[in-house]
Amino acid sequence: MDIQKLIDKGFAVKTFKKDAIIYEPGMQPRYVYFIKSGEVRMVTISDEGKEFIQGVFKAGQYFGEPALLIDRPYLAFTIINKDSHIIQVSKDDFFGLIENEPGFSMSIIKTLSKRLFYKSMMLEELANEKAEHRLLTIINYLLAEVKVGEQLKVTRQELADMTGLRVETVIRGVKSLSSKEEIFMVRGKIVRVK
Amino acid sequence: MDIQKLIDKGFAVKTFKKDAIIYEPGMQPRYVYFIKSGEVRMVTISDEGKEFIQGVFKAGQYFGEPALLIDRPYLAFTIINKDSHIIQVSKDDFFGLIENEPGFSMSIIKTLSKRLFYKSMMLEELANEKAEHRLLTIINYLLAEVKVGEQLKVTRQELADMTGLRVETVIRGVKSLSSKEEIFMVRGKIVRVK
DNA sequence: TTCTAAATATGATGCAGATCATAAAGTGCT
DNA sequence: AGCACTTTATGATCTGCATCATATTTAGAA
Repeated sequence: MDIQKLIDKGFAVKTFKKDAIIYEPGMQPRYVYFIKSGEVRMVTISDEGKEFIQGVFKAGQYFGEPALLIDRPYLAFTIINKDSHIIQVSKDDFFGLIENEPGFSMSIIKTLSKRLFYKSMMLEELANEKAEHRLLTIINYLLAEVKVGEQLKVTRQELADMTGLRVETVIRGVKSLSSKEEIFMVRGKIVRVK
Repeated sequence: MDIQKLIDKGFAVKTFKKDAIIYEPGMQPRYVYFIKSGEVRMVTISDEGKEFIQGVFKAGQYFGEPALLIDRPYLAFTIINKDSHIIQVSKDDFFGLIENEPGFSMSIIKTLSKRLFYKSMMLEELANEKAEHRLLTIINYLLAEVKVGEQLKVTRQELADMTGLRVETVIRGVKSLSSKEEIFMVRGKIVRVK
């Protein structure tokens, strides 16, 4: 689904500032959110206040469908990472798009499949693998998204929040992986070398 | 999608015996599998041989679409739990069903959303929560599927394989939850009381 | 350039859950 | 009823990562 198409259809664009919360756990879903610009993170927060990053969504992507489609309250927070322009599409309008926009339902199916794939991979890691293995897995996953020679712009804290580890553990782990040449660093940043 | 409808359309039913492996990690996906009868489990296995149960599928359900749809090799094993009758639908036929069967694409979207929901929940648990909390979460999740007064027919080993814990830890955890009356047992089995 | 906050670094200690070992109940089969 | 196999049980020890404390380095703002 092209964002411009939605705007042409008359859907309104809303502005959200960094750190704004779009929805939080327990809320009943009413919209699907299409990102025109900016970035959001979807996180669950434990009783002790520890964040776990369920996903990051950027311009051109949408989020919030699963809870809406199965009609269950949200499990996660969705928080604005960078000032964003977002289109809220109501449940009825969303169902309308699925019915009437050719190819849209297939696009949703593929998007959901991709996310499911990522979560299956991470579940296996969290259930069975040790810190360094987990780290190497997400790092390689993230590296696949950047060009050869470019660096990952994630902090150790973010890696921690994606793997369920602690910053200190991530810092030590990244060091160790680097010394074993399983990953490569340039001025403190992880880079893709091939 | 009704299984009978598939049979009427001429799709062949294959028989699989307990413990047969339908596919394993690394294989390129070619089919979507519809279960006419029986049960399969989808598991990932760590280097040290530890199983993690990604999902269990029963009569009327289908599995194997995500990898096929995003055209990536399987991450998991799918193994027959109980002798089964299964219909293999090729990629082209599957796309055909999505295009032509009214309501089928919506059904897939909902199914994928539900699985995503479960995986998000488990990721949060594995990333942030301690053994007993994890246990209580899947137990309650599983109890929602059975009637009041009925018991869960899962072994401690299966609970371990769903939570990434060890049998001994599950046994101790279940004992502890039971003594705190957070769950209720009848003759060694967890029962739903309300 | 200087100040401040965020990110990275590193050592010391503690603890939940893994691991190992061994036994007691169940459960199904003949 | 007897046997083999699976599941549950329980204690003892070990260990990876969390936790706590305290620097040091880097980045962004004034």
